[in-house]
Amino acid sequence: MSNEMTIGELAKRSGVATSALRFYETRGLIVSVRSDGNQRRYERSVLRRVAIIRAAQSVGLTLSEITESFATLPAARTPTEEDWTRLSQTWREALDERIDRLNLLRNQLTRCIGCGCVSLTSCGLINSGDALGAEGAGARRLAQRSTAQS
Amino acid sequence: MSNEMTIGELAKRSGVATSALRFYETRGLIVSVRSDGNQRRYERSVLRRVAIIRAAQSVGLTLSEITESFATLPAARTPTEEDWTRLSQTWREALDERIDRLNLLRNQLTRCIGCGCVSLTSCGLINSGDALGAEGAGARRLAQRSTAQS
DNA sequence: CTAAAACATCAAGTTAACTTGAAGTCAAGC
DNA sequence: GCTTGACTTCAAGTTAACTTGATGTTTTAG
Repeated sequence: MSNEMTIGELAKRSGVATSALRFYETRGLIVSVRSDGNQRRYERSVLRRVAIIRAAQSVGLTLSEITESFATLPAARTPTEEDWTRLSQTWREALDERIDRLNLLRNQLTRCIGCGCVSLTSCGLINSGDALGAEGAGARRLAQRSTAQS
Repeated sequence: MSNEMTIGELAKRSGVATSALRFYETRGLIVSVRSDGNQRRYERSVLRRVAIIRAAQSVGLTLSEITESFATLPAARTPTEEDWTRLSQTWREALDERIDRLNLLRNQLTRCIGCGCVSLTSCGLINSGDALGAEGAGARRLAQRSTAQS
């Protein structure tokens, strides 16, 4: 009945691979204490934390965004219900934005189908002018651009 | 007034970097003919194709998904308005699904805020049991999993 | 007490979607 | 005719989020 879990236990209970858990630790998303033999031991609260990380990821947040949000949690004490609730609220807003954006695109697409255009000069979807400029190398994230002209 | 564009022109008019255009070509997403001096020349229709690739990406489709869709287009002739419209229809459905999923998650999150729970045992968002199993290495895509138990 | 399972570290591999750089060729203007 | 600027190819780098593998230590069950 100890308050501590091994990484294997945490993996089993959270459904997240041990390799991912170690990775999260390197990113500062979760913490562990070490046993005499240098093995990781997790507090019960980490299970919730991992669950929340996955939930946030599933709604499209990146680990850095999650890290940022977590930074607003009290570092000293184990986050309370209220702390998590505040976080959820933030994410809900991000989620609303995402949904709005998708709806916009879907509606524009619908218009295109309706008019049978998919026309370069008049299609709002294709020509939505939300130019986002260059952002350096690397993988692109969802719904970042759509920058066709003319 | 030739029917052909250089890669620089296509880049300027589509807002897509030349490096990306060459990349799309290696992926078979667009095609080009070569000039005497081995430079790429694009048909006008490629501009639309690129615009559509970006539009599709902006609603969350990957290049492979786009490639797949494009495979349904007639290879022999330049796609007609109707061909593109059929494609848009397919994408609209994918988009609807995505929106539905986000709405579901948002609503569950709202429930969590309402009850102040974010509880591991009762939160639908965190415990949504849509286990998607392992899928090999590499980067993860949006909204793929959320697999916490207990 | 020992064998097997679980854990540890660290480097390197993986996928997606490109970008950057090097080294050389082509085209256009003066 | 020559200097730019645009283009070509090809290899290697980039970010995200992990996984895989090698090699070695701990724990635990019998």
